[in-house]
Amino acid sequence: MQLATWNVNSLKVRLPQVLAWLAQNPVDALCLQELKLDHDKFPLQAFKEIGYHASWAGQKTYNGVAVISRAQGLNETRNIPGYDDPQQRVIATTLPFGQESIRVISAYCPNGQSLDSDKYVYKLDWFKAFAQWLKVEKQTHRHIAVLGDYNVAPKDEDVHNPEKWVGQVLVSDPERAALAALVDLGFTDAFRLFEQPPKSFSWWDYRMNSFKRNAGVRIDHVLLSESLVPHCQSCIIDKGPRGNEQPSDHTPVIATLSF
DNA sequence: ATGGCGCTGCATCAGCGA
Repeated sequence: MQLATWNVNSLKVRLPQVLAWLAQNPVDALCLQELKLDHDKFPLQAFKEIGYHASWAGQKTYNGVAVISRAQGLNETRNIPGYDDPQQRVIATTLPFGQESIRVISAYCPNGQSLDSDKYVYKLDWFKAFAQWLKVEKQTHRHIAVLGDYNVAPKDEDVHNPEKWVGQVLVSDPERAALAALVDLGFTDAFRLFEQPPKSFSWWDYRMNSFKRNAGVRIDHVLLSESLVPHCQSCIIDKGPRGNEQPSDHTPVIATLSF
């Protein structure tokens, strides 16, 4: 089974690229973030035509998440239950995993803007609520994969130029602690299960030729419950789509699991 | 130190992203 995540920065603009990518990479589930689409504008038909189902949570202009899947999902959950938030940042669905099932969650964690911003306070608060909910999810689901844009680079090795990022969002100690708190619930960063090329990133700024210079950060992650770790065969970043014409600023991360 | 790029919308610029 293959699971992938991709922040597409507008599904309306990126739909042809997503469809083309799925044709080349027929993964079992693709988690999308930043749809930037009103819920009713989701292009379900386009995915149906290529043999996929979808669960999504959309809103006008900002945010929005989806799980595109080969199988029909069950027990869909939108956003963090009990956490009152108009921003659509979470969609969860349960998919078949061999004879068992797997809870697949697509998450778009807040950016935070800057360390002195209200949005930074919201980011840390959101992570706390997300962790509380994941703790509950872990009690009801054995296999859980949480894929998405976490907007946190876990370590300095995940940042092209750590010195320049000091004091900025994505790398601050409280953000890294918030991500670590999720991991400590019993998850593993699938990417780091394997030897990886140095300077592996999943996001590059549109400006300053960042992609050409590989001046990126690794903020898109696949977290696997410990039950899934022995099943994980690989986890790779597909840099291809970042080189497309009119690309998203993020590129897909793909994990392969065996039953 | 600033802006740079791209997307959105009661738009012709501002808010936001990371």
